[in-house]
Amino acid sequence: MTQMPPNPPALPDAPLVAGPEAMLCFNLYAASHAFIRLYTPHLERLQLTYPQFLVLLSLKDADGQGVGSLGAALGMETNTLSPLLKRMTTAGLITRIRSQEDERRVVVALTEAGRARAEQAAELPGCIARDSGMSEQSYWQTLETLHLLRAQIDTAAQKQKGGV
Amino acid sequence: MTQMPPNPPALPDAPLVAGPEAMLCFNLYAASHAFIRLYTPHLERLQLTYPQFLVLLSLKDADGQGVGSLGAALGMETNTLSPLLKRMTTAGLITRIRSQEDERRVVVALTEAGRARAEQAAELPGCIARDSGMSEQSYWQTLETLHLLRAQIDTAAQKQKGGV
DNA sequence: TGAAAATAAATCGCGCGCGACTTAATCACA
DNA sequence: TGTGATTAAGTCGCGCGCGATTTATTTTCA
Repeated sequence: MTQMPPNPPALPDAPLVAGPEAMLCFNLYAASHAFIRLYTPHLERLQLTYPQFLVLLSLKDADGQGVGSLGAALGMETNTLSPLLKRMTTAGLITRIRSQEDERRVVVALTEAGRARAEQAAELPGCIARDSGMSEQSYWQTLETLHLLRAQIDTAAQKQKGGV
Repeated sequence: MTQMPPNPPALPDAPLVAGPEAMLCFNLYAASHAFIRLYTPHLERLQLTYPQFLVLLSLKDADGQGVGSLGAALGMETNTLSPLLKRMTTAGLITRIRSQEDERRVVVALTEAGRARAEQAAELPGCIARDSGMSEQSYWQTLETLHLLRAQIDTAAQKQKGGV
């Protein structure tokens, strides 16, 4: 019923864009990578990659998770996380210990050094946001838009998997 | 002056999220990957990866570009594009020809098969959007939000590079 | 003119993403 | 109780992203 792409927005000052620029998915793709590039110099100082930074922040809020629940929180599969966590273990940031009561599970926890690094990492988003000069209102509005969008994508993914 | 992250939105029905969920960059990251996963089954039918899909659409609108300008349009570096374009050449979708008047430049153009594939690929965004059930208004509003966000990220990147 | 600077593309190495598959432990229930 | 299904994590292979470097061509200007 609700159709979409072609047709530029019927608004007065509509930007005359076409191709990838008119697609949500490309704009998400481009914005995500550009944002990560903005983080990169700060992350290098902390000796972290962007996905490692996300794992660190996630553990800071919920230490002692299993690999699967960590992946669910960050939208990563175990085939991404397993090698990544191995590298973070080598770097001395986390420990991975087989659970006693269920030997299939591996519990991931921050080391002392990991928690310290996480504290430093937690400063970055505010620091970047401040530098960007974005207004607080616009920040939270954009955040809400993205939450809604993610919910719609998840719904569509469910429908797709259900094969209706 | 304008500070940001911690502090949940001071709105009545503010979602009580913390950690990565409260960060713009993570929501962009998660939304982008989730959206690409939505595209993947359709792209497989067209024997394309997502970045190849973007290149194809970009060439459909502006054939005969150089590698650099293609990269500028899509936010990719030549070290990403060069191998990708080589694979697309092997697949018979594009041609890469050294420019006569400036032998540094390589002109990328669609083959017949490439143009046909691009036509098919151009159907996907509308198809996906229709399936998602998103309203047309919400689509264009989200698009504008993302364009504004990308502009702010670009501005911040400029400032960062300028080293102020 | 010719040597240094700038530009365009490619190559290399490493860390993700992710589809496909494997291994190992637990669960379900006939 | 045991055997098949399920679940959790890991391995493998390939295609990006991207920092660092290289090669080749053109531009600049002393």
